[in-house]
Amino acid sequence: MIKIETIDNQKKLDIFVKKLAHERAFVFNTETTGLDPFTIKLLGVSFCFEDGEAYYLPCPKSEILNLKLIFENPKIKKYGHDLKYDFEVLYENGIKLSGIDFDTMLAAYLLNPGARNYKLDDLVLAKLGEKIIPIEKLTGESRKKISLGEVSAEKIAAYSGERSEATWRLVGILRGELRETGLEKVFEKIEIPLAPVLAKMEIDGVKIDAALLLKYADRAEKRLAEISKKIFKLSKEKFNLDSPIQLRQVLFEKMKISTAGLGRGKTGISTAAEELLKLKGAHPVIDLILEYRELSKLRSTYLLALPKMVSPVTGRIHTSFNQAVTVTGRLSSSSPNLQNIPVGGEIAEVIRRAFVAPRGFKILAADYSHIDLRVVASLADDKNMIKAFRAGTDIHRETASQIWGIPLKKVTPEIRGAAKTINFGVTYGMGPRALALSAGITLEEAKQFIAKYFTVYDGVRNFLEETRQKARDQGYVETLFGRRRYLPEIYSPVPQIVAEAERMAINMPVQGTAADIIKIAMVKIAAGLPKISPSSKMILQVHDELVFEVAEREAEKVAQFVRKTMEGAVKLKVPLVAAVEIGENWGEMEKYKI
DNA sequence: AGACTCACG
DNA sequence: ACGTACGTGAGTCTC
Repeated sequence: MIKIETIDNQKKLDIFVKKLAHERAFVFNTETTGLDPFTIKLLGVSFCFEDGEAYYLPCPKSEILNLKLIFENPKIKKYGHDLKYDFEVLYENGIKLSGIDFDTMLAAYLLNPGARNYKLDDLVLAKLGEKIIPIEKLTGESRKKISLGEVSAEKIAAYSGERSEATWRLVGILRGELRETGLEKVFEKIEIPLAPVLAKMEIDGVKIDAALLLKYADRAEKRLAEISKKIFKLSKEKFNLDSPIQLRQVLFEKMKISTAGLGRGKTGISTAAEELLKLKGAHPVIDLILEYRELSKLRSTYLLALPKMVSPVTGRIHTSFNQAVTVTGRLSSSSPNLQNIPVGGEIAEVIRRAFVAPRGFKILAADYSHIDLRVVASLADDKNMIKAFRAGTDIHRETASQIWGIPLKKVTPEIRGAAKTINFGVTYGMGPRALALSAGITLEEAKQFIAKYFTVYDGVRNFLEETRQKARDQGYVETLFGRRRYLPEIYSPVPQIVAEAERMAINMPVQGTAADIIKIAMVKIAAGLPKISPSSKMILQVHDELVFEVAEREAEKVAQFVRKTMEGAVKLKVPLVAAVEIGENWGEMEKYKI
């Protein structure tokens, strides 16, 4: 049993503040009435800086401000579990957390990014062999769950104090494991400094023109009704167009449209767009269905959903940038996902136009050009591919020219297209079959093409083979900076599983190194941006792109700074190139020329 | 809860 | 004989 002291009077608080100010490091853990940092209330904070002992400070009012100087002192190290969340809670309570030094969730993620689940309870059980009080013990089970706000301070103190104390002991264990696995650098140089950067992006959010989206939702609705009518006329039956099962029945059983050459899923013939495209021309209903699908998707996922996500408190959209989800080291975004906003269509453009800058500001977007392929060239140390990138022209044309041994001028769009597909496919471990399918060539042609590709880019071929071998030898692969992905499936007796694992083995160092690079750039930009333009904000990250809301008068300065910082984030064997665009919104942007 | 489909890099 | 590119999150239907 650990000792938990509740700080429930001024005298105790004075003593505690003095004591805490003299610690070199402590764990803290905020308790709140919910999960959304903008609507929840802070209930209390627990602390631990010694094995077996914890403190709980109930602070419904402003007691927390007594600790402001300590929380904001970068010299006093802060430990915790998912500190991005605590950062946001404190920020909403007037405290700018500084000195983040260890996050047990991020450590557990780096140690095994395939785990999917990094709940403190599970971590404590796995690493300490102890069971801690589950939240349900306080709030009850799913249906009749109550908020922590309705739970007594005594119970929360026991619950929270125990968590802080367990976190404290986890820090020692996880720090050792990070050191043993060489993950210390990625942890200290990338993930830990990134956490408060992401927190700030989530807090700031993005401005949306909700009225514009809803106007188009209405138009989409009307168009969908028209399309449905036409489809039902052709099928001579009304049915739910959103149901793949009903659609399959109508198309293939009632209307007897040929299913030859169509792929199937677990439940029957697939009606995915990819399959329906094969039926284009077979029946006029196909085009209508494709149009219905596209419009319906955009309406429900973006036009209707985004306006619902506007915070009543800030009037903006606050996504979550998840730092411990993907197996490759990328971020993910949810509630809403702002990393899959449509691009390149009529309605897609409308949706992007709804991501607006406030008065006096502009949207600035900067994206890395071909970062994945540049990473391949660098990791593989491939002389020809490096040469192609140093030439600084169109990489796919360079590739086509090198592979077919023809001058750049003679590269046709078709040849360039095939080169583009394979350049792209290399980062996924693509085989001849997939190449043939996506480049629209025969299997034989694809095989020849790949053979030629690897003759010219023999460094790439060696890199791919070495990466597979490494996965087999070590059971894991890693990025340039040492981020790991374990691949136990590489030892499967089933050849198909092994092949899948090999493709993952090839993709992870590429995708992961690119993720490392943009994360490093984000940390550097976040550190430097306030000096360049205090009112400008980094608001989104979309894997190879960063989006900012910048003060109009400082847009040029920011453009220069962002581009330089992204391009200089790390030193590869090829130059990194970032292109900047500026506009009133995310849909209408113009290239920023140096 | 799982399947299907589809939006992004 | 077949299926074949990596990584995500969300809306909808179905059970």
